[in-house]
Amino acid sequence: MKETKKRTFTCGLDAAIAVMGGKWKGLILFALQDGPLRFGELRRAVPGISERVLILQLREMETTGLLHREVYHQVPPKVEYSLTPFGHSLNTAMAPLGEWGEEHLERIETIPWDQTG
Amino acid sequence: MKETKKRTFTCGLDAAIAVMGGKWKGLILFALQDGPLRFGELRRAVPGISERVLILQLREMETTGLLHREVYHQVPPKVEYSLTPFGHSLNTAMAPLGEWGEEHLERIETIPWDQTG
DNA sequence: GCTCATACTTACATTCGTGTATGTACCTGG
DNA sequence: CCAGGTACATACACGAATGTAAGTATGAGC
Repeated sequence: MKETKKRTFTCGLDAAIAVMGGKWKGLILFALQDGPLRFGELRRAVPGISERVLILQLREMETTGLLHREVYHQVPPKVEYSLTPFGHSLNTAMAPLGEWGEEHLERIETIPWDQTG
Repeated sequence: MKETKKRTFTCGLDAAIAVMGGKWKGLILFALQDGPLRFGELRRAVPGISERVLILQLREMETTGLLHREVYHQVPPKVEYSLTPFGHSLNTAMAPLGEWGEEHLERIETIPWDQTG
């Protein structure tokens, strides 16, 4: 999802995928939908993600304007991440996709992913 | 999007992203929503995709059950791709995402993608 | 016999995404 | 003085995803 130039998109879906694409961003958005979370809380809320990748994703999403980063100058440090209105709107737009996934979860899990290459 | 083992998902959104993830599958689904297309037509309908990548994506989507491949034994060869009901349902679920992208297209295009790394 | 068109296949190269392991800064508490 | 906790940064590496370029098969038409 990293680009060296200003992108142009063929359609809205293309643009949306560029913003929420990748394995984690959708899950991060969903984790934050009920309110702000600290870095450590987010890491626990998104099982399987590594610290490094989580940071990279958060940075990207901050740059794209999906979320807000609030630093509290304390020791030990405290940083809270929350959705911007932009992020909320994307979350709303992704909701049907999440429902679709849940509806067809069984079918999706039985897909022979190792035969797709 | 290729996996060596049977996957399990943390939520529906995770599963949905695994199915429609990547740069192209969403666009291919959208291109096919109005009816079947031949390989060459699809290539023109999805600007920027290479033949090889298009084939790989189509193979994957056939395996996941999103689309159907119909071969006509002619010369020159003719192959038509069409959405299955499963593919149609995913397409419907992605529609709000496409609308969101179009609504915010200007904002998305001005995102400094090269500063996200 | 040569070219054309379509729908691929194959070989190779490159970039991207993701992951592991380790180090850093800061103050607190023992 | 040393360990602990938080939120990172940095170095390194692997495999997946994507791309480029070329070749294949078939029969039609000239």
